[in-house]
Amino acid sequence: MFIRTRIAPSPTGQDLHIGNAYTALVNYVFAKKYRGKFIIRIEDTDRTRFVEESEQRILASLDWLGIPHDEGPDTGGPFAPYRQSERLDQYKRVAEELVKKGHAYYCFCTQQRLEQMRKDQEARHEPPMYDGLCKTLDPHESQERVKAGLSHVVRLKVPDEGTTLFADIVRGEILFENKLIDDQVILKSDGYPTYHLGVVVDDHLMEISHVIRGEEWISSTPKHILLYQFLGWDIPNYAHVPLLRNPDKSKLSKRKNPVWVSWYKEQGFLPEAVLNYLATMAWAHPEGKDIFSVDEMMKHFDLKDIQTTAPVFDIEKLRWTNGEYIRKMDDAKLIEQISAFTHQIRPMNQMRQIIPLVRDRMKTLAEFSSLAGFFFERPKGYERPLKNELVALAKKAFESCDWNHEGMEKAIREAAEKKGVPAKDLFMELRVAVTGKTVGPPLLESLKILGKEEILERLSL
RNA sequence: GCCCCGUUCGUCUAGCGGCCUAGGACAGUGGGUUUUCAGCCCAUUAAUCGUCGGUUCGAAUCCGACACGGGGCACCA
Repeated sequence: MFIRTRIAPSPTGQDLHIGNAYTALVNYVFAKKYRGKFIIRIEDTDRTRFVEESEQRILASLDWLGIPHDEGPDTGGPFAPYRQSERLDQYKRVAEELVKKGHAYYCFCTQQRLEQMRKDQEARHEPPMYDGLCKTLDPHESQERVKAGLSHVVRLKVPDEGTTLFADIVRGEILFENKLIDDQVILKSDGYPTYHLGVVVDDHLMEISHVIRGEEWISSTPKHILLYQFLGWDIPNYAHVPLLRNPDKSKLSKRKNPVWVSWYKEQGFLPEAVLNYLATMAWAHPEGKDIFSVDEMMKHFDLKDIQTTAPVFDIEKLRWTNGEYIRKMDDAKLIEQISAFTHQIRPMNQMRQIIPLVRDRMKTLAEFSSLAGFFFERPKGYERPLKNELVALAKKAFESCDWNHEGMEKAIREAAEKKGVPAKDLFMELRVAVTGKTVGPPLLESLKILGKEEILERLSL
């Protein structure tokens, strides 16, 4: 079988949600492992929540992460268009076919009636479901009303009896009773399909072999299965992956956690590290490795190994992972990354000297500025008040010392001893006076890079 | 309320009936290296495997009930 997977984001948010990045990774790795295709389809059927810039941002984030797609709204492909808003005729055609076959019906109920109905059902402690009023309408009568231009939707006619079963690669067989499945709206009054019709039609037309999506979709899958059966189409393979969680175990949300991929980029996370961390969500490298590439994941990946338990997204472990990637990066690459991140080009020879001093201290690219910023500009403030007496002492010691590691260290120690203060204190004072901070890269090494003139100037009060 | 999914250290996980007095990683703690902070090295805390019952010579692993957590029940995806 030829493997074709897809992610189907909705352009309703600021950017790609990290949870969608997770499903994208799984879809991508699975498809590529078997030399299949990975597709992006934009599900922009909700006009009320549509966000103009969203699609571009989603594509840009996927690009940043390093998850390339074979077909999509920007790249095109044999099943174009890849935006649902451009495929309306397809859904309409299929919806009409379903009505004709008696598997769907026109519904003319108003919003008000539906709301009232639900309120009544709630009062009676009944599950909120469409009561089937329009199902009993004479088909000719329905056609007449449609022709007359009456506002209407198309509802799926779900059998009252029997069960609908599907096999999930991750979870095994899942069974639902048809009588508990609602007569879902599949085509809205504005002519746009709902998700349920949209996915089924497009997944079929685009020859998607494996539908890999979040577990939030499990309960609507029987509706999709019914649709496939009514249309006489082959049912794709399903794999419902767990949802990423907030620390309080609720579904990962922007209220409780940073969720936009661009946020991670802005914080100085590396795409490789983000992907690596996501890979460890509900899946584990067979050799127990924590650090591994997407290629390596591909080598060992199997959908069946996906854990069914929903993992908590732990940003601390992501930071650790990111630090591991920074530490393993060679100088040139790191310098390039930092330049791109800070939008500043700094002298190469200076950067080459600085990098070894700060690399082990950085967990994100953003930390370069707080760690090494003092190399490029004088501190604007101090983390604690300066002890002017000690600063003057340090300056004096430096004025005539040998400009090398031993010379500087000797000068400080001698000055401290003469004055009767611990050398440690003088070193700290020197650090604060020159860098503005109490912590940072090794002092003497840093001072050498800064240069004697610059230091004496910074020590001038 | 109804339906569905799930339940191993604080977190991510290994585990597929005996190798488990449950292994690794992150975080935490202590120590070493050190003029700071990191990094690195060493050590260490932490899970009666949700609970109860069953199957079995033997269960974290199989079965059942209950509890708890989550998801879904829209002309949102």
